Amino acid sequence: MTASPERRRELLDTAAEVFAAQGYNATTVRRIADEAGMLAGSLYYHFDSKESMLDEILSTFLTELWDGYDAVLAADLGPRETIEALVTESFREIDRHRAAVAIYQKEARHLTDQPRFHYLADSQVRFEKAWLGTLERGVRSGAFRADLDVRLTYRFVRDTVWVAASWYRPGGQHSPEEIARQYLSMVLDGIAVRT
Amino acid sequence: MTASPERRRELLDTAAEVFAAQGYNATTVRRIADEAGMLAGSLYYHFDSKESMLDEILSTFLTELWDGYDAVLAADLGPRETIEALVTESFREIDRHRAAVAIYQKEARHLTDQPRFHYLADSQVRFEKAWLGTLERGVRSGAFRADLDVRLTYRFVRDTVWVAASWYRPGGQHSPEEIARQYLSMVLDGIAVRT
DNA sequence: TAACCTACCAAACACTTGTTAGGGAAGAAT
DNA sequence: ATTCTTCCCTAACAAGTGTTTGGTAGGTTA
Repeated sequence: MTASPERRRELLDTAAEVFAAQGYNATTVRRIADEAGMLAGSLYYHFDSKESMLDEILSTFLTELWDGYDAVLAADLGPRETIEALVTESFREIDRHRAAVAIYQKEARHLTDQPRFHYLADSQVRFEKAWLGTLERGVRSGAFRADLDVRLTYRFVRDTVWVAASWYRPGGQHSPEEIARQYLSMVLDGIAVRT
Repeated sequence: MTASPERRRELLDTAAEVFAAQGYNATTVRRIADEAGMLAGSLYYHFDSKESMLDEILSTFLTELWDGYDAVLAADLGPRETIEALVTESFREIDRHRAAVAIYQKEARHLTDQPRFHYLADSQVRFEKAWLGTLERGVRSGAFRADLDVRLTYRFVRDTVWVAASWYRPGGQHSPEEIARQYLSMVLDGIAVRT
């Protein structure tokens, strides 16, 4: 009745991989077990439901994410430097938790209805507070343009960062830091040549 | 055995709405029928499978999308003007086919395996050719920065545009054209104040 | 009036789904 | 040597899935 934490982590990793590739609902518990080299029922020695696997995948990811974000926010940097740090940290998280991020993006919206996953909505609120607040601070300080809809800018920056999880593959030719640098350069300065 | 085209379109619209909200696999055929005010079996008078509904939703969307894109590309504008026109056209498509776009984004990746949906992969290739080609043309002509990874830029621009479908709601306070203008301003010139 | 067509319902089908219960093999602990 | 613990298997269950078949109310046509 007691399962080893390492085995749990292993199984969660393969589960996350399949969830990310096929979608949560499209993934059968038999497929996960197959990928892990065991039978469907055996998974229930380690977890008490398919949903709790998803829960554990998402919650551990969000926990680690907020560890990083809180560290950045606690540093009390200027608006532009905060955005830079948040973006860089985000790409590092994508590098570490690619599957979890992909799952989060695909499933978060319709999971927030369920009470069990209400922490997803909480996280989203904190998320908006951090990013939107920093952007507004930047507009006031003159670091960011004032002629743009800040809310639109927020969604723009947020989405551009996290969608990268859909194509990013760890071990590719660009490191997370390199991608972050290029993304920041595009978001901050634009892709057009200055005239 | 013969169904009216208007009724088909009506049912496809409600189906698309549910698919977009819950995900294709998580959506039961009974839920769609319920939303349409009829019983599950009755859907099979109009369509021969759940999959063919998805197929028809996606293919009609892509057809209309490429009608718009081809018109833009045929105009033979400069690189920057082409990007501007493509982005604007994209937001108009999101306005018209919000549900279809959302479905496309969530399900396209793992649908391309099935032969039936192979046209999704074809479309993606054409898509990349149009956008990436325009960006490269812009770099050569000096309109776009040469110090950025063009491929990364492509994914950046592509994603930033289409992810908007996940939060965009028709009839909101911003028209598609207004959103396109702000997005283009951000992508082209950046959100930072020029020093 | 009779035949027909459209658009749906009622009821079931075969199958897949997540999940459970009991058991057993292999090693560790006593 | 025996008990215990860990980890998995076998085999099944109940619920839900997409789909089919036969029927029928109501309007249209002949």
